[in-house]
Formats: sequence, structure tokens, C-alpha cells
Amino acid sequence: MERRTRQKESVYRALVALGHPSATELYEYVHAQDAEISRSTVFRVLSDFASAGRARRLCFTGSDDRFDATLAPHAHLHCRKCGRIFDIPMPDMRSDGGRAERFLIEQCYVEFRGVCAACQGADGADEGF
Amino acid sequence: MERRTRQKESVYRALVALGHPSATELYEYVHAQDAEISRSTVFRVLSDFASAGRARRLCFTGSDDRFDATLAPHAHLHCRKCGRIFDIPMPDMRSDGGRAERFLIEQCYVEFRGVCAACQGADGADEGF
DNA sequence: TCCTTAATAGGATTTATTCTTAATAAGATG
DNA sequence: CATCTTATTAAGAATAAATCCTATTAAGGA
Repeated sequence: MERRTRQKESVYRALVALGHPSATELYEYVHAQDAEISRSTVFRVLSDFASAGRARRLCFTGSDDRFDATLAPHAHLHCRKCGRIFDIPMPDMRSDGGRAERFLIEQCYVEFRGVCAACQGADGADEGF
Repeated sequence: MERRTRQKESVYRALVALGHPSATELYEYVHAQDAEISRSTVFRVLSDFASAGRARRLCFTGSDDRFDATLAPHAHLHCRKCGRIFDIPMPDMRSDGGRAERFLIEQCYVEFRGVCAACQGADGADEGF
């Protein structure tokens, strides 16, 4: 059975508060409030959230992995100067491609995740993501 | 002045031949043919290619950074079981979303890269990407 | 309250990537 | 062609994100 712990709740609250933190950023934020929490716990809990579908693990070029508690479909604007990440809800993205944020788009990176033709037929266990 | 070296040419040829290799995969491939090439050279040359716009650095969840010599706009299908990566040219992507590859899409990850509103006005040097 | 075991703390470990430095070689110049 | 400058490389040390290990703690059912 999954247990509800102080650490998990701190991590989840921090994730919502911070937006798209890396594990290390989130650790420092949480650790400032609760010096007892350990680094490995933060990494493990974030991975567990991602596996359980309670958060998404993001992978941006040139930065550590980041985590996002927003599950609704949306895209990201990633500034190559300051590194900040902005959300665009899908409807807005479709209509104006981020122009509302006055973001200068230089590259568009699209990744579909799923299961390829060969693996759909495979018998192996579905190890999740 | 940029010099044309045996190492750079080996790395570029391997990049085209392998598709979307990680730096380590590419190193092993190149090293099998030329035992003199060093790991740090492969990492540096790939980064230089990415900076110069001769290749793109890809960042997939759950794998090392990968490199792609295909500069034409295209998206990627990333299988979470076998980890393989398939290209979809943009026109095909628009019309059938990868259905031609019989790929089961579970998630769509979109990242726009560029410069945010605040950084567009900044005086700081443009450090590239 | 007791008991089972999921979860954690803390630190060691792993591993992709970057950094450092002496040596090498591309290619410009005389 | 020989020489010289310096971009580039080889080799391995250094860095840091992320994982792994294990004794200990505590959630929550009985």
C-alpha cells in the first residue's frame, strides 16, 4: 500500500509552487523548510510521481531534468538566455504559437512518446515510463 | 580558423550513419575503426557541431543526450520500450501524426526554444545555444 | 498498543560530461 | 619545401546529476 508521508507532501507542494524545478532546485527549496529531508528522497519521490503519472519528467537541452505537476496538455517556451520555462496551454499554442508571450521562437522540438510497431507485438512486460 | 581534421570527419560520418546516436554510442562506433580517437574529442566535436548548427542536440527523457545531423524540420517518435527513435518529416506529421509508422502515441512533448521577452531587450552578449 | 513493511536518511557509488595540459598536426607563410 | 603558429587532440583527472545501499524510522492496519 502506498503511504502518505510528510516528505511526499512537501515535495508535491514544492513542485506546484516552483513550476518546473529541477530535482536539485526542489531539494534546496524543501530542505530550507525541513532540514531533515534527504536528497535521495527528493529524487526518488519525484521519479515515483513521474512513474505514477502524478507529474511529468521534462528533459530540456542544457539543463538538468525538470518536473512538472501540470498534467493538462501544454507546450513549453524555453529561453536559451535565462533558461526560464513558460507554459503555453494547447489552445493558445495552436492559435498564436506563443506570440502572446512575445517569445522569439528559434527552434521547435517535438517528441512523441509511446510504443513502436515492433514493441506493440512484444510479449514483454509493460515497464511503464 | 577552423581546421579540417580526421577526427571531425569520422565523427560526422558516424553521425550520419547512426541516425540519433548518443555521444557514447558514437564514440564506440568510431573507436572501433580508429582506436586513436579519444572520448573527449567525440564529446567536444559533437558539441561544436551543435553550436555551429551543423547538428542538433536532442534530449530525450531517460536517455543520454543524442545528436542528429538531419537539420530539416522533423519530429521524433520515441519508443519507451526499446528506446529507438524514428523520424517523421513535418508534412507527414501534420497529416497523420505518425500513423504510417504504426506508432502508438501516448504522450506528445513540445518544446519551443528561443529568447523570452525579457531577454530580447537585454544587452548581454548572445551566447548561442 | 503492537506489528508489518513501506519509506526515509545518509552517504557511497556510478556514470555522462566537462576540464586540464602537454603533445600533435593543419595549413598559412616565407 | 621548410618553418611556424596555434587550433586541435589524447589521456586521464575532475565534476555533478542521479542512483544505489542499508540500517533506521514511522505509517497505518490489526
